[in-house]
Amino acid sequence: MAKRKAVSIKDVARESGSSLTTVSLVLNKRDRRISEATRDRVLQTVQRLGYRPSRLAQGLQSQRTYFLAILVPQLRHAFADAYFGEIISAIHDHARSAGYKVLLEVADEDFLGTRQHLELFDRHFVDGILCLGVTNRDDYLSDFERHDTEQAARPRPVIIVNNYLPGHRFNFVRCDYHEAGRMACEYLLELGHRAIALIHGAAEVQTTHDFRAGIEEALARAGLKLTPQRIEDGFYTEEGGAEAAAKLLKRDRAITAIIAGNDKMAIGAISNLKESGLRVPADVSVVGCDDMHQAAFCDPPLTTIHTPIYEMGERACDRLLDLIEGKVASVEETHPVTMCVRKSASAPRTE
Amino acid sequence: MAKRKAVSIKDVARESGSSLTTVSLVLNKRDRRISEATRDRVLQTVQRLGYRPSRLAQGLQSQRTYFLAILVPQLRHAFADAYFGEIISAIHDHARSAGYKVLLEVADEDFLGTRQHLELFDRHFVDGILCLGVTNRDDYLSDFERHDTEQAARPRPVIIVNNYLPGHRFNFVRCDYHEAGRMACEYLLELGHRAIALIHGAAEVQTTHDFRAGIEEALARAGLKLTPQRIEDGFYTEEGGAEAAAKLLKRDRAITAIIAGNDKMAIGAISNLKESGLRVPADVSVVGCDDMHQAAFCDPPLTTIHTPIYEMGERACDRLLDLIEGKVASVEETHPVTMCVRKSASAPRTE
DNA sequence: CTGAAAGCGCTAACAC
DNA sequence: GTGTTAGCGCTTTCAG
Repeated sequence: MAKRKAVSIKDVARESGSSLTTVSLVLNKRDRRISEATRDRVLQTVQRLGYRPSRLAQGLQSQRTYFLAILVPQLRHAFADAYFGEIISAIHDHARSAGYKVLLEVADEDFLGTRQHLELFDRHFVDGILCLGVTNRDDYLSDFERHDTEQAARPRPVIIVNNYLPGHRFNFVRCDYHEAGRMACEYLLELGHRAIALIHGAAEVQTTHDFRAGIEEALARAGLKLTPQRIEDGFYTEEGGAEAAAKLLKRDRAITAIIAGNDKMAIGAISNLKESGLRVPADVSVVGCDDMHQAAFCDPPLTTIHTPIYEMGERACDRLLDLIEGKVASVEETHPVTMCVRKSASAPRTE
Repeated sequence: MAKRKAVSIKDVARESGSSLTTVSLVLNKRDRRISEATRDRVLQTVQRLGYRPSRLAQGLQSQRTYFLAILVPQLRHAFADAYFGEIISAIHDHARSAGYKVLLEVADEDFLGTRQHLELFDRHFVDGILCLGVTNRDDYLSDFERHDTEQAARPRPVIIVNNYLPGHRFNFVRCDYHEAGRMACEYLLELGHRAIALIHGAAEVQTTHDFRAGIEEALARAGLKLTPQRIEDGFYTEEGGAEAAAKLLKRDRAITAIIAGNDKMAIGAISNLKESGLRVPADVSVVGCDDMHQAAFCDPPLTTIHTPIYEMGERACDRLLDLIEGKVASVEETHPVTMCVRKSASAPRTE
C-alpha cells in the first residue's frame, strides 16, 4: 500500500496546462485579471483532481496558522465541567465561522514547566490563546508579555476569558461580578432578608472577590455587614456548596438567605438544606450565579444571576481575532449581567 | 512595533559558526558523530537565542502534523457533557504525553456538508481522527475509506471511540454493552426481581441495541421476556430518563426494577420516582450504566455498570497512534465491563 | 494576462 | 565530522 501521494498545486498546473502562479492566483482570487477561460480551466482541474492546498505550506509562507489554543486549568476533567464546556463550545463555534481551528491545552505543571505555553507561539502552533479559569497565581501569563529579544516585539495575542487580573495589563473579556453580587444581594434585601450569608468560590479567583465586594456594598447601603461567620468557601463545586451550607446554618440558625458564587454551589447548598429538613425558599432562600442550563431544571428552579457565558466565549474569541489581525492593541471589556428570577428565593420566614 | 522576527535555524547556524545541517543534526540527535565540541556550541547558541524549530516547516518536510482531531456530534454544547468531557480529557492527556496536540471539531451539518472532515487530512491539519458519539447514520465515516484516486491508498487513520458500526470495517475501541446489559439484568434477577423494565438510549446508537440484547438474553435464560410496554426511550438525558420512568410506571405498576442505558437517565428516573412518592430501592430498584463521577454522589448512590470511559479514551488514542505509525492495519477492540454495586438496587418489595 | 524564480524554515542525501 | 544542496507546497514579486 503506497502512501497516498497528495495532489499538489503542481499537479493542477500541469493538468490544466498553466503555471503554478496562475493556479495560485486563481485560487486566491487575486484579481490580476486572469482570463475567464484559464480560470475555468484551472477550477475544473482543481475539482477533478480534488486538489486542496496544504495548510502547512501556506502557513510556512504566511507565518499564520489559523489555529487558536484554549488553555484550561487543571481540574478533575476540566472538559467535563459545564461552565468550561459552554465557553469552549462558544469559542469553537465562533472560531470555526471565522476560519480558525481550535486546539485544546491543559495548563498543568508539566505544560507550564516545559514552557509549552510559549512554544505554542514560538513553534507556530497557534496565532492566539484564550485562557479559561485563570487565577491570581497564574504568573505564566506574564511570560506572554516579556520580550524575548531586545527588538521591539508585538505582544502575543492572548486573552483572558471571563476573568481578569488586577494590577496587570492582560487583555480580558469578562462580565461584571461585582454587579452580580450587588444585584443578588439587593434582590434579597428587597424581599425583606436581613440575615444573608455567602458561599463564595475559590479565593484565588479574582471575580470571587468582586462578587463578595458587590454583596458587601449592597449590605452596607442597608446598614448591614457580612460577618465572617456568614461566609464560607464552596470551592465552586456542588459538594463544596453543600458542606458550606451545612456549616453556615449550624453556626447561625438565623440565616434566611444564602448567595452562592455559582450555580453549582447553589444547587449543592439547596440539596443540603433539603436534607436537613429545611424548605427552600420557605425557610431559606438561595440565589446562585451564572444561570447554567441546569439552573432552570433543578428543584426548586434556581433564582440566579444570568452571566452571559456563551456570549463571553464568543466575544472573547472575536476580540482575540482583532488582536491577531492587529485591529486593536488591547482588550478590556466588562459586560453587564442580569437578574434571573425563578423559585428559589422568596420573602423570609417570619418568626 | 515590528512583528517579532522568529529566530530560525539559520540564525543558530550563523551565530554558532556552523552550518544548517550541523544544527539540524544536533537537534534531531542524528548520531552522525558530531563532535562534542560543536554539539555543545550549537546547543548553547540554541539556548541563548531561544531557538525553537517551526513545526510548520518541519511538518512540510515530514508530511506529519502531530495533531489529532476529536470529532464530536452536534449536541447542545457537546463539550459540556460529562461523558464526552471525560473521553476528551483522556484523549488529550494521552495524546500530549505522546507528543501530539488535540484539535476539536463538531461534526455538524455545515462541517460535513463542506467536507471538512476530509480536509482535515487532505489539507494536512491532522494525522488522525477520533470519532465520539457515533451513530448508525453517520455515513461520513465511509468517506474516510474511499480512495479518491485510483492509486492504492492507505486508509486514513480514523477510530471510533466506545462504539462501532456493525457491517462496516471501521476501526473501533469500545466496551461491551451487551455484557453490560446482561450483567445489570442478572444482578436484578439474582436479587429476586421478575418485573424488570428498560429505559434505553438513542436508537440510532448501536450500543443501545447491544445493551438491550444483553438484557433480553438474561431474561430469556430466566424464562422471562422484555415486553414492549416495559421499554421506553430516554434519549440519554436526565429529563428523558425522568419522563420514561413516569410512563413506565403509569403503564405497569408491577415493575420492581428499572435498568437505564446510562447514568444520566438512571438519575433522571430516580428523581421522578421519588417525586411520585416511590422509594428507591425499597419500591423500585434502579441500575444505571457508565459509572460516571456523579453516580457515586447522588441519592441513593447509584448501582451501575462500570464502563471504563477514561481508559477507553486513552486506549483509543493509543491505538490511533499505532494506526498512524503503521504499526497495525486495523483496530477492533472490545473491553470488559464490571458491576458496580451501590445502594439503588435491592431485593424487590414483597406484596 | 501569464510564467519564472525566489524564498518561507526545515530535513536529509550526498559530497568533501 | 561538517557543509552544500535539493526539495517539501505554496505565495508573490517581477519580467515578459
